[in-house]
Amino acid sequence: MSRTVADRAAAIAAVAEVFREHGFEGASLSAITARTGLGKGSLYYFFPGGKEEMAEAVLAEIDGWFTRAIFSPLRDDADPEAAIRRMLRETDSYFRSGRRVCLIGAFALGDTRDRFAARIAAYFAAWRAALAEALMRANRPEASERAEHAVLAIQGALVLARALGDQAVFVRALERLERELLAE
Amino acid sequence: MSRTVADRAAAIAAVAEVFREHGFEGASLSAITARTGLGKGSLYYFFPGGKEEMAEAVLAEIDGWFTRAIFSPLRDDADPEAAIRRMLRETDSYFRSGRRVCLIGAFALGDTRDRFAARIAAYFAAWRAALAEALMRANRPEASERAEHAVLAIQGALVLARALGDQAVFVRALERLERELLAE
DNA sequence: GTCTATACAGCGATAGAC
DNA sequence: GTCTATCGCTGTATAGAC
Repeated sequence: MSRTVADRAAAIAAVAEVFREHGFEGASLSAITARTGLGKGSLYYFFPGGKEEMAEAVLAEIDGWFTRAIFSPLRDDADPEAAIRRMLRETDSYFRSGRRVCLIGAFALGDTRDRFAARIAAYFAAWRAALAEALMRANRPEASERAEHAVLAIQGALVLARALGDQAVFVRALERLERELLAE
Repeated sequence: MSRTVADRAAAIAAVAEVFREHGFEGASLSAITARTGLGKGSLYYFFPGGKEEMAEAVLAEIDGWFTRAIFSPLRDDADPEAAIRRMLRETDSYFRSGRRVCLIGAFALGDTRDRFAARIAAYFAAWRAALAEALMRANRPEASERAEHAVLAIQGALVLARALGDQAVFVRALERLERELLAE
């Protein structure tokens, strides 16, 4: 069994890493075949729509993960403060303390924004709304403002950490956010 | 005179917009010839090193602009508070209140980071250091922390504003920064 | 389902006339 | 300095055998 990837779900995860590292334009089909271990034929069998469909699938998968791990708890957890702390913990772990880039944020900056505008906007709007909801439930003032600022700070921290090659920037930003978000 | 671009300096400005809109990989030579009005021959006459040299020139030009308009005043202006306000004003205007993307930030997220790592890191480090210097001269506490947070928040605001297609996000972020930076 | 072979368009870059 | 023509390569995508 020399196959690297067994099914569509595993293929999506592999493709996601290629997009994350090279962006949409930069992710060549040959890079994708190399990473997934699938030939072009198999790739087009799973994703008849080509690269565009692969990117759609990747965005949907990321959105699903964040919804389950972060957005839903922020909206529904009986303890909103705990959900906020969980958000920060999961965010740190998902982005590998700043070593990993946000694919959706990167897509937002490039040509890709127009192509996937709806998905990109929905992801960030959902994050901001869920966090605002948790802050309101936790009786913190200026919930919307704090939520928007937190989402934006996470994206900025990823940019700056990568630009400076210093993941400590990201870790510091999350620590600051914990203080700011939960302050009375 | 059907020429669009008369000299190297004007060519750099035109090329910068193409990189800003399409990224490094996405900026095809034919898009660049279209925007500059120069044929490939002329382009390679100005930039013998091809796309890589064009990008170098663009990064240097942006770095120079920020140094003159923002970083130097932050370091040297006799009134550091005025320099900080000027930074926020120039930042708003440079990024067209969030409609324009930060080319250097976008480069930092992609494959391009490794290629231009030194320039990218230098730009952000200079901004952070100059702002910290101004905050210290203005006797504000936690100057380094505030400066890092401000630089990161500007980048994040650009990402989020573009992702949501809502420049108000960027404007709000700058207003918040003015309050936070200048608070005693 | 997976592979190899291939089509063909577009890429970055160069040559050389003007 | 600027242009057009062209090179060689890689890109996405498809066809068809297995």
